[in-house]
Amino acid sequence: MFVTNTPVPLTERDLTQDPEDCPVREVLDRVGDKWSVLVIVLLGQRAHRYGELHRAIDGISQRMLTLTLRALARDGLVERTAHATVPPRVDYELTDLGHTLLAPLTALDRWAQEHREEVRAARERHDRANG
Amino acid sequence: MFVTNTPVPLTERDLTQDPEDCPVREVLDRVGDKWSVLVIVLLGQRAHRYGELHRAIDGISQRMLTLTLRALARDGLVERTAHATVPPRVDYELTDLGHTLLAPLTALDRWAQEHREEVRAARERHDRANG
DNA sequence: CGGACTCAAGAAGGAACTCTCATGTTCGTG
DNA sequence: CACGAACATGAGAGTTCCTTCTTGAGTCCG
Repeated sequence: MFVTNTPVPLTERDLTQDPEDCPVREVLDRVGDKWSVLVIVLLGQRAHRYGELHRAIDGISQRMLTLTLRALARDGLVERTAHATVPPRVDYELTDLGHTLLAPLTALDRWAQEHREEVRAARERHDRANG
Repeated sequence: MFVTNTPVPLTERDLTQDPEDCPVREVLDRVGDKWSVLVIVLLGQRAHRYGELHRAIDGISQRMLTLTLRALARDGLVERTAHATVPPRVDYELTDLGHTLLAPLTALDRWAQEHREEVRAARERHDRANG
């Protein structure tokens, strides 16, 4: 799999500055939490209602789902649509911007699936060698 | 930029299970912390000594650098080579496995750089609209 | 003799993140 | 007249993460 023909190394400016101002870290700060990726990927398939997401993501609390969705909406990755029906109905869907994030996440997921076993093996080796 | 021609959606099995067993989350768990990406990217350019990394990464403490390197070594992404010289000299470099991770990270970095402004704008819009 | 250099490990405190539990709204159902 | 469904918000506690500060070993330099 290719990301580019000749993978562009991250630029100087990503690194020589304080971590606060590093692009990669910025993404990871908003997507590196426990639930965001799960939400993004589900919404990448189709729009979901709040309750659907809640049922689909095993183990998430209502509070965390709310907070995660709000944070994603704040950054323009997710759009919230509240219908004034009763009982209330709220749809969430990826924005165009959100959709563009799917490809990089998919790349990462691919890597994870392909190298999962290697990582597990390396860790076992390491743990056996040391403590 | 293409990751694949037709981006493969994440598979069912990434999501229907508990978050503990989701490939994407696994990567993010080890790479989503504050310093790992920075270290990986630097080592992607060439091998570095401990002190070089410490100087190159603005704001990292010795403790965190040590912990980060150890964790990466444990997972087989980084190899540690200690030379029995005085003063001690320790080199760190990416393993083959570590190198394969560069492409996905680069994809993410690209996204970050390209959409940084959009995210910032969205956030400002949101903050002005709400609290 | 005393300090510097290199690569760390450990303790202690604070910050950040997440969890559980409780509360609220509005309406249709039993 | 409760009660549940759907979509949340808030308090308070727990856990994990990160930071700062301290300690250490071994040798060379002045």
